[in-house]
Amino acid sequence: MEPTPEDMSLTSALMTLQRWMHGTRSVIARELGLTVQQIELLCVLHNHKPSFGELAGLLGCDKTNVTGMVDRLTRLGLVTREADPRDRRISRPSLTDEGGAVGERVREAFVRAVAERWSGVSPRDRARLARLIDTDRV
Amino acid sequence: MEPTPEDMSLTSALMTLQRWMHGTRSVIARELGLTVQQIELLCVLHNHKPSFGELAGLLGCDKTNVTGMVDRLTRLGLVTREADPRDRRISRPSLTDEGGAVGERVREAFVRAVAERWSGVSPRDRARLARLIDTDRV
DNA sequence: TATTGTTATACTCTATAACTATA
DNA sequence: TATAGTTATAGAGTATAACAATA
Repeated sequence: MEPTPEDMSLTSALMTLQRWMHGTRSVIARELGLTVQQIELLCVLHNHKPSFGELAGLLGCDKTNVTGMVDRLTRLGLVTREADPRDRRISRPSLTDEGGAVGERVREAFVRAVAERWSGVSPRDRARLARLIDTDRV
Repeated sequence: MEPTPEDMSLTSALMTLQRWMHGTRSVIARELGLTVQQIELLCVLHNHKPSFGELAGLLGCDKTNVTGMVDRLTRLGLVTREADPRDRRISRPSLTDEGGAVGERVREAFVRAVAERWSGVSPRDRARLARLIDTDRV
């Protein structure tokens, strides 16, 4: 299937967007003394208690990495391990109060950056944009 | 400035999109035996010969990292250093023929993934989506 | 037997500081 | 003196293979 001109310009827009998001997230992480992957993990854990394996899937990395990432965030007091009462093999990382607060600051900073970047676009078009992005959520 | 509901849903859509892009790029890189950062570098060098410093800016990382990244891609035969005739301090990484071919495969794979993800959206709306994303290019 | 989280290993990415060679 | 690229260093992310505990 040959890509259409619309697919090409959409791809190009997404590559630009990807760079903007990477830069934005780097700045937010840096200001909090964390890495991009760490703030991503904190965001994923918001209102959510996945197992290590599920968390790896959400983060898009191997489960063997999650052990170390959770260890480091535990050492920072942002995450704890909770035992699963039904299956003693399973352990569920979850946010501490401080971890939840940091995650909240991350989301706020990101929303602010988004609002600023699309400040020239009408609220109606911003809603349209969100809908067009989320094709798989419909 | 308080974020509007539109900003919130746009942010949420962008977070989902971010995860999709990360997964997609990981798969593409993996299939080529490269890392995500390496295929990004190859894409950035398409029709473009930045200095090391400019390349660092485009990749969103420190210039000290670019030396090693270019070294590794040079060892793989995908990139070479070209001297700048005007300023002998400056060296410009550029794609070899093979590097250009690999970059082309990366872009093709990404366009295909994009076309598939938005296959349920009309060409007109895909064009609209691209325009709404690229607010700063207008 | 199969699955969950962990460890060991090796490589890549990352930023900071100090260096060199050019300008 | 300022700038471009490099090196040294330390820490973090990444996947593969092998492992212990549990199911």
